[in-house]
This record gives sequence, C-alpha cells and structure tokens, in this order.
Amino acid sequence: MTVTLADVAARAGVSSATVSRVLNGNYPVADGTRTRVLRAVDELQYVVNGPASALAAATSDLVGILVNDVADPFFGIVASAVQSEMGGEGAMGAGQKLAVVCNTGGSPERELTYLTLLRRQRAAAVVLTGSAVEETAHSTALTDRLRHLAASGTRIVLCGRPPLAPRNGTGEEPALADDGIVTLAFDNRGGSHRLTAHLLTLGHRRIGYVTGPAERSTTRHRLEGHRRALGEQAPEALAEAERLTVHGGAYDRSAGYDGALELLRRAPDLTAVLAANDTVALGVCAALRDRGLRIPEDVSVGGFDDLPFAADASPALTTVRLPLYEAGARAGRLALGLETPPPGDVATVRAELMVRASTAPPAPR
Amino acid sequence: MTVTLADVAARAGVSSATVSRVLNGNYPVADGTRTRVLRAVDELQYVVNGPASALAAATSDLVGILVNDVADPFFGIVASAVQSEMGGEGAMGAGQKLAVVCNTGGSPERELTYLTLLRRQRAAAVVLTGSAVEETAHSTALTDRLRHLAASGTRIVLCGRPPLAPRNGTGEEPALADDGIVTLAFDNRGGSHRLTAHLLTLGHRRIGYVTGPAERSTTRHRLEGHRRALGEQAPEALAEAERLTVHGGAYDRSAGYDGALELLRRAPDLTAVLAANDTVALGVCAALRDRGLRIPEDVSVGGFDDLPFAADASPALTTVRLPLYEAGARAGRLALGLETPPPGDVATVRAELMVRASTAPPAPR
DNA sequence: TGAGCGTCGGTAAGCGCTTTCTCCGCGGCA
DNA sequence: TGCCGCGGAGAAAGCGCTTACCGACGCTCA
Repeated sequence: MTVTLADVAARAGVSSATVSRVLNGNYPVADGTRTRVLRAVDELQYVVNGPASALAAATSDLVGILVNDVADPFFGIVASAVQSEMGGEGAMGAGQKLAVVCNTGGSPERELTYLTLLRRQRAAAVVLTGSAVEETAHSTALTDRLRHLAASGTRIVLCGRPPLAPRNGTGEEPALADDGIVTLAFDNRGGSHRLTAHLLTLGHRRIGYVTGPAERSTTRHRLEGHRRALGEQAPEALAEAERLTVHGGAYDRSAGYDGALELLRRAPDLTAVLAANDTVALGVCAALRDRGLRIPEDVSVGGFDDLPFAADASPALTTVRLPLYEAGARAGRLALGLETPPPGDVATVRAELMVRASTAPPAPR
Repeated sequence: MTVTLADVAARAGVSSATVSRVLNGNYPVADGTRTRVLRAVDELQYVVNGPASALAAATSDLVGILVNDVADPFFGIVASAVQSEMGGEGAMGAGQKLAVVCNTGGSPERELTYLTLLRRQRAAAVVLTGSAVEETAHSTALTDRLRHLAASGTRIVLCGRPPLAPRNGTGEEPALADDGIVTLAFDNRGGSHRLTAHLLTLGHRRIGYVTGPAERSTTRHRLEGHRRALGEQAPEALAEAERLTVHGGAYDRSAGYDGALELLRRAPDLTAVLAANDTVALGVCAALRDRGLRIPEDVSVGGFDDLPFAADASPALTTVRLPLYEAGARAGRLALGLETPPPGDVATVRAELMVRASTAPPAPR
C-alpha cells in the first residue's frame, strides 16, 4: 500500500540503511549510489514516515508555537516570523521542520493541554509567545511543565513574555539559567514609559489609560511604565492616575471603545488617552470620534505594538514599536539551535517610540 | 530517563498490553485493573509517546489546518473554530487531537510543502481554508497531492474554497465524489450578487469595485456575482464595469486605499464602492475620507465577510456575512468524522447580506 | 608485498507502542 | 461431572525507521 524505505532500497538495489543515510545526509555515501537512491525515491513518490523516524531517532521535527489568539495580527506576525526560519523553501528534504501554531485563546488550561500534546509528540521545540497569565497556581504548573519538557530535550523559547521565575523561589540567588529555557522579553515597561513621557513633554497632564486584561504580565508591565513616567515627571498627575485608569477586559477594539467612553464620563476634560495596545487604541479613537472629539486637536491617543494598521489609521497612530517580526525570527532560530542564546539566556527586546499624527500638544484652555 | 509504557506496566503489576488498553479504552479491562493502571500512570507522570503509537497504530492525532495568512482574522476565526471541535477541554486522554495551523502565506509552494509535511506526519486530517490559487500547474499538483493523501487515509476538508475539479477532466460526467474529499464552499457569487443588487436597488449606477488578488478563486467568484447583478438589473452600468474595476494586489487595507484612490481618479462621480472583503473596504473608507468624501452621504461602501470589526467600524459597514465560525466548526467535525458528509460531499455555505450604515441612496444631483 | 587505514555499505538490534492470538479461570448447562 | 463460552490478561510479532557495529575493498607506505 504505502511505500516504505525498504521498497526504495529494493528499487535502488541497496540496503535500507543506505537509503536512510542518503535521505538524512549525515553519513558519507558515494555519489553514484546517492543518485540511484534519489531516483528511486521520486519514482516511487516516497515520503518518509515521520512517526517512525521520530521513534527511531528519538526526535521529531515538529515545532510548536503557542499563541493567545490566532486572529490577532500581533501573534500572526510573530508566528509567521518563527515559521519563516524553519527553512525548506526549496529542498524540503528530511529534517525539514514543521512549525505549527497552537491557539490557546488566552486560556491557561489550553496552554497546558497544548504543552502536553506537544510533549506527547516529542516536539523538537516550542515557542511560547505573548503575555503570561499571572496566577500562582497556573504559573507554577506551567513552569513545572516547561522544565520537564526542556529536560526531555525540547528546546523552549519564550518570546514576548517575562522569564520564568528562578527554580528556587528564595530569590536569594540570581535566577540560574540552568534549565536552558531562553527568553526574549519585550521592554514593555520602557516603551510605555517613553510614550507617557512623550505625552507629558507635550504638556498633557490628564491622561487616561485603558489597560488590557488584568491578569496578564504585559498589561501590568505597560501600566507600570506609564505610572513610573508619571511619577517622575508629573507627581501631581500621578495622584489621579488611578481614577484615570480603566481596566479593559481584553486586547480588543471594544475594550478600547467602552474604556474611552468610561474615561470620558469620569474626566470629560482629559487631553489624552493611552491604550494597552494598538487594537484597543483604535477602539478609543472610534469612541472619541463618536463623541465628537477630534484627534489630536481635542484628545491625543497613543497605542502600543505598532501593528501595520497603526501607521495607516487616520490619523496615523503614535505608538510604541515592538520589532515583532525580528523577535519572532530570532525566536525561531533559537528554537532550532541556529543561534547562540544570549548570556544568561535572557535578552530584552527594545521598544521604540513612534511619534505620528495622533498626538499633539493639548489645546490651550 | 523517560517513562515508557513498560514502566507503568511494571508499577501497576500488569503487562504493557493492558496499560495500552486502558489508555485507549477500546478493550474491556476490569475496573480494579484499570484504576491500578491509572494510578501508576499519574504517579509516574507518564505521557504517551506520540510517534511510537502513531507508528504502531498507523494513525496519528495531528490535524492540519492550512491558512493563507495567520494574521488575518478571517482565517483566525475559521482556525479557532476548527480547533474548538478537537475536544479535550477536560479529559485530554489519548486520542486527543492536536490541531495545528500552518501558514502558507498564500504561496502555492508552501501549500504543497505543508501538505507533504503533513503527509509525512501521517496526519489524521487536513483542512484547507480560503481561496484556491487558480493556476493550472498548481491546481493539478494540489489535486494530485490531496488525492494521494485522501487515499492514504487522511481525511480532507476544503473549507471556503471551491470543490476540486473532477478526476477526469472530460467534464462529461458529473464530478464523482469518489475520493472522499469533502467541500464546504462559500456562496461568494450569491453574496456578492445580493450586495450589488442592494446597491442597485438603492439607485446607485456608478459602482466602483476593488478586487482581491487576481489569481484567487474567491476574487473571481465575488467579481462574477457583482457583474451578474449588474447585468441583470442595470445593463447600462455593466458597460462601464470594466473601467470601474480596480484589481487589488492583496486582501489588505492598502489595496483598498490605493484602489479607491485610483477609482476616484477614473470616475470622480462614482456613488458607491464595493470591496473584495472587509479589510479592503476599510482601506477604501480611509481613502474616501482622506479625499473629503462622506460615507454614506457622498459615497456608499460595501465589504464582504462580516468580520467582527465591520460591525463597529464607523460607519458600520454594510457587508455580506459568511458564517465563518460555524463553517469552521463544521469543517472540524467533518475532519474528525463526527458528522456525516453532505450528499455529493459538497455543501454550499450561504452568505447573508448585512445592511448597515455605510450604504444609502446616492445623493440627488 | 603485507600491514594499516579510510570509504562505503550491509546487518541487525532496537525505538515504544498496538494488536492479534493465545491462554487461563470461572460460571452455566446438559 | 465434563464441556463450552466468555471476560480478562499476557506473549509476542511487528509498525518503518535509525544507527551502532562490522566487513569488504582498494589504497598508501614502509
């Protein structure tokens, strides 16, 4: 029925070991033999049996990419960047990795489930993207599972999320990079800090903030950066920061829309609104417009991430650029062991302020 | 090092065959034995070796989902719907399917590559979503590969793309559903027809149209529906349809933006613009606004797909709703063999016109 | 010229699981 | 009492591949 290595071997007049060696290219094979084998392979339309070779070699060529939301461009960009490093544009021989994206929908349980499934498949690597859920029970379970995976040979890369807590929670020692888990953290605090500083410099003092979902690390870090800037440059504004902060339930447009409306209710005189990310910011803009406010004349708006649509929204959105594609690609290389991990196994990806048309000095009173 | 079935068996004091049977639950095992085994399993934190069982059982539990663009919500919705049917919310025992999304980026080569990779993994099923590239060489190769896959036991579902050409190109016989490939086609022609009809009924006669990428089936079908409606209700408008059609290079915002600008150049007096999809429509809206035109007072705009953002864009977009989630879920069930295929293995998913605020009668001259 | 070595290829032992076949023991039936 | 049938469990044969390990051949070099 299905063609096996042995069939190819028979056809080429060699042993199956030789065919395997040709296909894996990790053992010297005479040129004549090689071409004979290769010919047999495509005459027979032979396709390796992945499970069998994974079993025999004790490694598979599956690479898992965990994302919170497949439908969100943020993850789409990272995921496609990771995939782009898997090679195989042309040759597509054995050893070609299969990068697959797994959609957790932001649910901790599904995250764990996927991790188990990937372990079951003996995945070569797994890349976890996006913010972590900050809930002790879950993060313990997650850390535990990741360490198991890493120990059993699966390479782990954290992309856009904070490093795992050190093994022993004492906090006495610096986090040991003993587990081989590599982290590419995004500088959410710093980026957010720069954005708020920009607004303060323009003269804004009443700045609304719409956060992302409460329990996520990214949400917290971005808010912290914002508050820190406030504390440094405008302590008086910091006092009402709490009142001017609305917690959005998700990183989506409607969170921004509703959040902005709520902010307007609490402080009709605010002069700027910052959002946890660009998508939320778009919702903020829509709400503002619906209320008859002009951007940036009446209210300035700032986002985060610099997704493609931010640049061509109208007005073009001032935001914080995260090099998502570059980070994803690097994560992919790290996952494949193509790049040496940063010292300490943790690198921070810099966030860059992108000033565009949605921010301007506040209107004089 | 790693725990195997035999270890569990030893611990439970049974043979490995019994453990396997307990885990797969397809053979009677006495209750006492079962619980003993189960206890051993989690004391040892045993995780099945996927490749090994795939090899032995000659089936794997991988389900591939091919999408053109992970970053596009259209595919995100379909993909997550498919995944939602894979079950395993709770139990997560053996046999739990792993749904993975593969990003082709719209490239025919990558599509074929992924198909090979999935074949290599002996995937249980593969779901192909989105429009097909209409290019003879590629579609022949694709059809061929899909038939091979289907023949080797992988279930194939086409979701949102037209059925494969019948095996023998004679066209004499009706397409035989002999290969077990199930298709869930979207009624792109019908939906597009209804949308254009709606505009015509409102009184529009000079309707611009921004298409998607030229070589895709979806692009062609939507354009055909549009032209047919024109032909039926306004033959005089049909005459200039060609001039009022701009071919967008992609299903993205900038295609819409540039397309609308080009249309305005060709026909400053047009009263409506239709876009190949909602994303493109958003670009159209942006361009129109930048030109100082009001929607819908000066120009009506229509999209396609009814993605979530269409409803809360401003103005809310008139579009054609495709039940993406439902279709994806059904595709998932079909892929798992949970639902009996439609007669003839082809079903058409109905598209529904959603009239919102972006369309209105043309302004009187 | 024969020992020594480098090249290439075959042999065969698994990898960890599934599944057929077989076997055991026990209750029911004649 | 002897047999059949059946529920439950084990033995073992692979599934298709990788990879030691080993042998054969043709060189080189003393």
